[in-house]
Amino acid sequence: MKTYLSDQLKNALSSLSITYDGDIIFTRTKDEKFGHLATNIAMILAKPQNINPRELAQQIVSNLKLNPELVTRAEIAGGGFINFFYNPNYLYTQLALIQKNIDQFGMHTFGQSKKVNVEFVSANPTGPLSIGHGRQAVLGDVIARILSNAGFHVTREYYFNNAGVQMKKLGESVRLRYFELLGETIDFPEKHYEGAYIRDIAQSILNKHRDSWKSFDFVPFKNVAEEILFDDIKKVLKRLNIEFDVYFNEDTLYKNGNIERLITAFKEKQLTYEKDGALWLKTSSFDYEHGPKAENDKVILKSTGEPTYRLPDMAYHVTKFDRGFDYIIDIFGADHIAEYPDVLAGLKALGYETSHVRVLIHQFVTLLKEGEILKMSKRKANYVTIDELLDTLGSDVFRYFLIMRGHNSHLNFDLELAVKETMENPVFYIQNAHARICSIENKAISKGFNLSDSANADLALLSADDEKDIIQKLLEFPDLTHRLALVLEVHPLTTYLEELAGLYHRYQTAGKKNDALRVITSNHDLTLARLALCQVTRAVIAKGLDILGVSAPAFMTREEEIDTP
RNA sequence: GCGCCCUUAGCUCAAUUGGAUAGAGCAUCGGUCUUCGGAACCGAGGGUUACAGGUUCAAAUCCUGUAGGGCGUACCA
Repeated sequence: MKTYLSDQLKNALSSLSITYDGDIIFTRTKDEKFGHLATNIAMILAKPQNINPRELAQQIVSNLKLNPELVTRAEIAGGGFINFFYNPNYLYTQLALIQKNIDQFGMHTFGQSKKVNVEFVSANPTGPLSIGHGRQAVLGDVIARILSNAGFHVTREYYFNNAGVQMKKLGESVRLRYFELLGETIDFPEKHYEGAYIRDIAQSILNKHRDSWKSFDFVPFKNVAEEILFDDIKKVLKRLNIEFDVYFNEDTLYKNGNIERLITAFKEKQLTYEKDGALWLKTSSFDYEHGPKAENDKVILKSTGEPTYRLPDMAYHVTKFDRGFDYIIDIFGADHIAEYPDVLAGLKALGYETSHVRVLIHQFVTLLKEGEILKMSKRKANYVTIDELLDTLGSDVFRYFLIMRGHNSHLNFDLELAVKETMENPVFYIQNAHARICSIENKAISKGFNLSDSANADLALLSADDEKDIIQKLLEFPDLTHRLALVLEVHPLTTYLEELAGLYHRYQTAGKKNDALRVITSNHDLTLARLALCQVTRAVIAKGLDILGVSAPAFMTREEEIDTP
């Protein structure tokens, strides 16, 4: 429809001998009295043409040739909007098309099977995943689903480092707790890992090996801890319904010589210098394509000879480039905001193409408990694990709560509210709409209807306002999923589903008060048409929830009511 | 100090990326109702979009400044 109107408008403009190369923008209208689609083209062109926008709109409209089968009229409103009114039949023919191709509806092929790498979570195995990682995990997974839905071939990747300073501290922390459990008094240093899980790991080592590890250094302790913690992380991810295709260990970058080669490349291009015993990268002179320009040069090799984090990160991205991905998406928490511009600028300075890299930064999650902000620290013991949250909320609610806000906004996660809202909760609201439709379909079957007969229903019988509202909302779905894949956002889909579910709830509730509006009526043809609408609505809700990784159950099992007698 | 992000109804957030009267949920108040699944629906109140300027037909959205908050600003990752 948009391309049709766009073509007609351009014809009208050329017959006015106005040239306009840009895209003509259409917006859905907020109110039916403004028609179905509106364009601002007259307002945009008024100035260059030096004409009053309403007058220009009038000229355009009178030169417009519209097929009344599609659009019944074009009207000028406001400061020069041109509003288009669909022929009501247009809704029905579109609905029929959706019905026929319901499996493909909302899916796209513009990804053309291009390879996309999505890196997310990437937490080192130094402890359980925090809720911040949880946000990133769900965000990354849904982005991957959105891209798959758009026809891309997606690789989910998790990058980790089990060798650095932090892992050494982890091993050392376990070792110290081990000695403590053996009855020795220990001096637990600052900035080591204080979480209770460290003691648990030490205890399991003690149970298995008694005091025979007393002479060992941190390494075997670290290895045991890493294995246990990584297992936990994978278990939690599995509970969240997230599976990675690749776990990339930073260690391989050293073993394969990628890091050495990178250093050599920088030196050959004379992009480094030595100062204070360290190797510095001339970042202040680099061209920054992503993020703000660095003011200072950055160290890439410490005076101890160890690389800083930027160097392996750059080497890691080189492997992503080498593996031939068409697009590379990095998802980081806000604490990495300063890192990626340096990494990408460094690679660009070496001649790598970096324009196909997209970096998504998500803001932190603030966890509220009894109105108090829980300061999360991985080294301290005071955090709430995802496991605990999943126990009380379940994966559907947890996932939904973490993606219902834009990733660039701070997210408040109120524990009490999240639990309380299991009673009045947008997830259940949407799921319930799906379940209600399932129920109504079963009812129809039990009354002798054959659901497949609705394929031949006369959809023009869907003339109630509530029904037309639903059809219009359904028509928006492909545009939405298309846009999400371009802008890499997830939360507009939650908004859409809440709106669609809301329209449906209103529709079905209206049927309770007015028998004529019930889906299953004594009018056989009308019933089939309404069943068709229900089936498409149910399918779209299920598709939307599937992209969010949230289930679409046919029955809602209600939690134990906590009513007082 | 500098950089990035954020500030919208009492609370949590939307707003098709510059469009028409800024919308939902929760909370508050009032209604529907012995259900094709009430985890539902309808209605009311609640706003100087933090503040001050600017850009233009049009600003919550873009620019400048101010205030407040988050994250960085390491030879931690």
